[in-house]
Parts: sequence; C-alpha cells; structure tokens
Amino acid sequence: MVGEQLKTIYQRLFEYFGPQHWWPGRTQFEIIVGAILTQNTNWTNVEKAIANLRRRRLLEPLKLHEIEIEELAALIRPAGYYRLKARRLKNFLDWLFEKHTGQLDGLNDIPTDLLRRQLLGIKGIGRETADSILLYALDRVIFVVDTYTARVMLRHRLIDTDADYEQIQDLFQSNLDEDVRLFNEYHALLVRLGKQFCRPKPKCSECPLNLLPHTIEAEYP
DNA sequence: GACCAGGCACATC
DNA sequence: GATGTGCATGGT
Repeated sequence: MVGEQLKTIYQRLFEYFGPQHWWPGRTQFEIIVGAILTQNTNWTNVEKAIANLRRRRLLEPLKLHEIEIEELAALIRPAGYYRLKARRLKNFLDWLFEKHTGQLDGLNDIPTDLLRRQLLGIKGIGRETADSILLYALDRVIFVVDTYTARVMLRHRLIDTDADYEQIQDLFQSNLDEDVRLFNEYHALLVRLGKQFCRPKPKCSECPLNLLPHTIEAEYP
C-alpha cells in the first residue's frame, strides 16, 4: 500500500532530521516573497535579498506595491534572475491590490481550489510557487511538489518517470491524512533529504532511507 | 571552472 | 504534448 510507504518514509525522515520549522519567514507576506524569490535558487541567496528588503522596511504589501520596479530589482539582486523576479513580485502585488484590496486577510474567504487557479493566473507564479504560498503562507491543505520530491519518489519507484506535477501531488494528497502540519513537515523533510543525499549524484549509502527498496536511474537528473 | 540551486514562460517542432 | 532556451547570483 502506497499510503504505508509514504508514512514510513515520513517517519524515518522525521526521526533522522527532526522538525524543520518551515517556512523560514516571519510573516505571511515574507513567506510569499520568499516563495517567489527561491524559484530555482539557493535559499541562502534568497536570504540576502530578503535581508535587503527588511533593512529598507519593505516587507509589506503596500511598500512593495509602491516601490519602483528598478529599485526592487536592485535590492533582490542576490537572489538571481532579479529583473524577472522583480516583475513577478509586482505581478503578485498588482493582483493583490486590484482584486483583493491589498489585504492578505481578504484571501481567507476564498476556497483553496479557486485561490490556486487565481494564483496560477499570475504571470510568474507556477504550480510549486502557488502551492508553497497556499500551504506555507495561507495554511491550506495542499502538498507542494518540487524537484526533490519528484526525484525521491522516482528513485523509490513510487511514481513513473513520466508522472506530472498533479499526479505526484495526488499521490500524497490521496494517501495521507489531509493535515496542514503533516504536509508542511513532509515537504520540508523531502527538501532536506534532497539537499543532503538525493542530489543528481546520489549518496544512497549514507541516506536515512537507504534500507527502503529503491533503484537509482543513472540517466535521471 | 564546472556544477548546482526549494521554477517559470515562451518558442518551436 | 514534448522538448529546448533564457533568466543570474553565489556557494561548493
């Protein structure tokens, strides 16, 4: 049963790594900013960008909505793709102010599936970013899938090589209790595992999941 | 110097 | 629908 395997993986990861205390952000808004800035980017680079914004007291929707995009881009430069991400942050804020009066609280009444579709309508917010915002900033019961998640699942033969995002997400959502705290911790633990052991060049002999059945596909990234 | 990092949009076939 | 490319900094 897949559910049992997923629970076993979770238990081993939690025993090995302990709680990850995600998301590493102080406010809902900071989590959203971090979710956009961390796209294909090391978190330590994102921290530098967020520190710049904090120093300038810009970590609130109104301030970021008002700042010039060129100035924003310069501040988030350490996060990489900085011109692109400045535009993406602006796209989110334009949506928040034009559709929801700039208040994150205004999102609370919107059903999760509808809110997800709205977020995906913002240019620069794809599935992982939307789901990270939903789970980690807005406490919605959504499982976040990222590169590590797919890689760990594939190497443990829990998905097929051609599984898409929604299929992987559905694997977790259909086989686990729908629990925000579980989804939060599980995804964070998968990222932690991925960073340390399940990189493109795996370190299976040292991995806490080493004894579980799995196969490495040499050709898979 | 090469490789990698908590993606996404868009062009082209 | 699948596949390729641009976007960019900073750590290992």
